[in-house]
Amino acid sequence: MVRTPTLNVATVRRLKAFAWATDRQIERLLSHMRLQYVEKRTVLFNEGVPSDSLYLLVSGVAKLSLRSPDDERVLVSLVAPGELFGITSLMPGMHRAFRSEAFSDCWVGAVRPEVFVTTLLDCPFAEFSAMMEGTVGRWFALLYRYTHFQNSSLRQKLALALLELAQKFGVRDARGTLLILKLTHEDLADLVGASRQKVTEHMKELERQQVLLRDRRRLIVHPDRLRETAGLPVEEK
Amino acid sequence: MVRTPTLNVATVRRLKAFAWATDRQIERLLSHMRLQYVEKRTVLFNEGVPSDSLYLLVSGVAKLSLRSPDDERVLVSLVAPGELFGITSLMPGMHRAFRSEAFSDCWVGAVRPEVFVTTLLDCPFAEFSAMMEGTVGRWFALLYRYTHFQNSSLRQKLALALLELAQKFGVRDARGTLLILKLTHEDLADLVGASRQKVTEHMKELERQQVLLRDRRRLIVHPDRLRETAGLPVEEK
DNA sequence: GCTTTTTTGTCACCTGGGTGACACATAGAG
DNA sequence: CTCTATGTGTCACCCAGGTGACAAAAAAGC
Repeated sequence: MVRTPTLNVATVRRLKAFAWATDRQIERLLSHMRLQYVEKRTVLFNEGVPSDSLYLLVSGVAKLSLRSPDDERVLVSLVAPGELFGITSLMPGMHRAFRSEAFSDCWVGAVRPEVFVTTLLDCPFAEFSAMMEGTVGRWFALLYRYTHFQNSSLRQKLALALLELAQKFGVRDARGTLLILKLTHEDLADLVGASRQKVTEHMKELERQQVLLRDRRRLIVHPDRLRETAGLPVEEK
Repeated sequence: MVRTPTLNVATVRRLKAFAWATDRQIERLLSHMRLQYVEKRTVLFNEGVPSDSLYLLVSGVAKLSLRSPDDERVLVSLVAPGELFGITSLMPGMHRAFRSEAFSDCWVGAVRPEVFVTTLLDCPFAEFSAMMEGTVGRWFALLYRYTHFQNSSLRQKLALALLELAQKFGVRDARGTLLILKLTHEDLADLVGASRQKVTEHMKELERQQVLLRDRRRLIVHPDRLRETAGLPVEEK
């Protein structure tokens, strides 16, 4: 038998995510929060699904994870009581980046992100959300790359890094996506945390496999094939 | 001779970070922005210093990097024109997590974060900032850990992961910081992306070196010694 | 308590990627 | 157009950490 925890203004105030909020803000937030009990090992959301709720972990421990190319699970983070998670919901149109499941039995509160923002900040959700995307979105892309580095081979890391570069610096071209940057193998090595020599070897190999080609010192990559060699789900998002 | 680029409402509007803003907001923002020319290889800010400006990369390529334990530079990210960077300035009291330097000659615009937020969102900076910390702060800690994983040995990764856990789940104890979680070596292995066996070996070793000890299935860690074995600057922040 | 399952500890062996060393190619600088 | 510096390609060799296998120890059921 499990007792429903009490969530009142005083208890919430002690969580550092809300220390600065007013009583009426917290009250309003609580009245919109759906509290649920989640049994150990239960999946709360999966990576890839639309991101429409923000969660507060009331008690227990939650777990964020990710499926790596070789189909292993990467444990990205453990969530402590009092923390907010499922934060992709604060950015427009984002999908979940990680799977979340209960690491131990948990009590979890769910709110709609619009309610969360408008209650605590009184500014339109759309604007806040766009702002988040423009500022923090970059960090997120980084976190995405780094978490995916875990358990990846150098070849896969390179593909992942080049994909990110293609998104940032790529322009369409008859032969693929042209990166408008002059990058040395040493730069790439620093980016993926490898030695220059091995990067040279793998780049050569990728070139032979037609995943990319070089025009002088500029790279032209083929994003679809990069995804493939990176071991990403084909055309996610 | 370098020509100063023109930054008007129309050009800024095309950057996706500002697509949604009104003309008067952009105008106001521009009037508060200091534009500067940064020559290739020049350092804009270093990791660890107080974070008091937000930057817009107008042209060129900027680079974010990090010094790893073995004193190598980790290239965390390349910043493309139109992107905002130096985003730690949006969270209260944060220090810069990365060094930023010009990867090529750049034009960079700097604004005070307060101006940025109040102009675009009209809500008090302090509240926005606290909100960021409560939501996105977690991601940031993760990014910190993952970037520091780069070029680290398994032992160092373990220390880093345990440090993060100590911050989240630790309680002071006569013998050190007690982690109120039951973690198996397998969990730790998933967290640092290593094999269970090697984690066992290193944990044993850390125990012998008095960096941590075990009471039943609970860990008691010594954060200072963990920082040391993780190769972090002693008591940063 | 006793049994079953889950963790931990420790091997021996293999492999991806680091290291150093050099020759060759390319690109700026003058 | 030549010289010098910087980037690329390829070795041979070494080591941290992965893998599989199995015994000992703890926990969890019953």
